Amino acid sequence: MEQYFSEHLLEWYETAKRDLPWRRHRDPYYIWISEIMLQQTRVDTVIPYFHRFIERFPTITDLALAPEEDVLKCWEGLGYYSRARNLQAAAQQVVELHGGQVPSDKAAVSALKGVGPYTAGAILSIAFGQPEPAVDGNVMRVLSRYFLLEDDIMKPATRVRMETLAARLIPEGRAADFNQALMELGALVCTPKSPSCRACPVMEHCQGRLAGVETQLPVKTKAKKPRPEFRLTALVEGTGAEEGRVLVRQRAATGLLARMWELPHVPAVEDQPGEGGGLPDGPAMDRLAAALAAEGTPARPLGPYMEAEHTFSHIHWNLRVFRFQQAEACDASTGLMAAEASAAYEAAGGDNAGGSAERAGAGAAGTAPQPVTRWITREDMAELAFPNVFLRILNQYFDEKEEGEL
DNA sequence: AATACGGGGCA
DNA sequence: TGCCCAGTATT
Repeated sequence: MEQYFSEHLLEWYETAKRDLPWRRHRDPYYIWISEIMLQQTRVDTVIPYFHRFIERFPTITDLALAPEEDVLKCWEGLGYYSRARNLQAAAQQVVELHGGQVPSDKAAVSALKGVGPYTAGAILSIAFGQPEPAVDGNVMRVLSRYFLLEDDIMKPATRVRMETLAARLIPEGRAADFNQALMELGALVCTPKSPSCRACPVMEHCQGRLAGVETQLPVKTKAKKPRPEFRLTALVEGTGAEEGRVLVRQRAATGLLARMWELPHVPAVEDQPGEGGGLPDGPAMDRLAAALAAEGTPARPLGPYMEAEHTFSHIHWNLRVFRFQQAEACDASTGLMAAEASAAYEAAGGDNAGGSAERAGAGAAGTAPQPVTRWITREDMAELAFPNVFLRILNQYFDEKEEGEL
């Protein structure tokens, strides 16, 4: 039954395999880049990023020497941005330790940043033909159905067991094709919702199918729902020297969306997770104005602009966006000087969660650290990496501004 | 073992 | 609109 599986799967792969950019060469660098991009990400999404990435960073050395912001910009919109940071750190490892060549040694490959058990197996087998298993979600789904395995695939121990099984199934000298065939079957035929069993090369001996339980496999504990977060967001239009520009800030070096750029935003409410974003516009804008002043950019509220939502795996953001106009040091709407507004905001328990400082502020001791900020035009967006939600807001704003709708 | 970490596709 | 998908690092 096992030999049948491997032979028929390989035969099917010969004719069914997709023509993918990283399958056109055997370049270990291309295989590596593609495998990192494919973590948690669909093939169709990855393809344009892959082309852009290898055009911008043709060799490992190019990647190692590039400014980090360039790498992040190239990854913009792809998500899980630590992958990009780890990838560049790993490229530097490869240059320093392995002369710029992807190592073919298992321990060395596994030691690269961002390379875990799956990616190590994929690189070793696909790029170097070594008989290592490469067990991802597709593979676990296929194996759990074919062998009717009811272990919870969310448990790490299950992946280890699947690796043992997958390793045994690799035909002599065929690791590269076999591992890709396994994943290709999961992606094209043995799909999560309604598998195309009639098109499956190994249907005859599929234990899950024979038992009529294929759609109930693999067994998998459900993920928790993302917790909602309500945030007030400021779209501050520059005046005077900054006329025609919008204020953006850079996020902290670690954590969510590390080092990416965003519009300033603060929690709508503190310590009331169930309360939602029900704060009336007036108080909401006052709160935002105080936060902006505290960050060194006093501004006058113009009114509500739009709402936006963004879902991460663990957080659901509800953003209420307000327009502001850059003010002088004395905030006309509150009558407070910037420093007083700042103090008032701090006293009220304000924070700039996620936007905290990358460098200490230039102010006197006791001043809260200031985030790095910039006044940008639409053209400046080409060099700064933004999460999708802010890309949407900024593009809509600049579009409407251009059309004279604002 | 549990949690942090994006974004897209589908019914 | 709501649910599904799922590798690596960190703790």
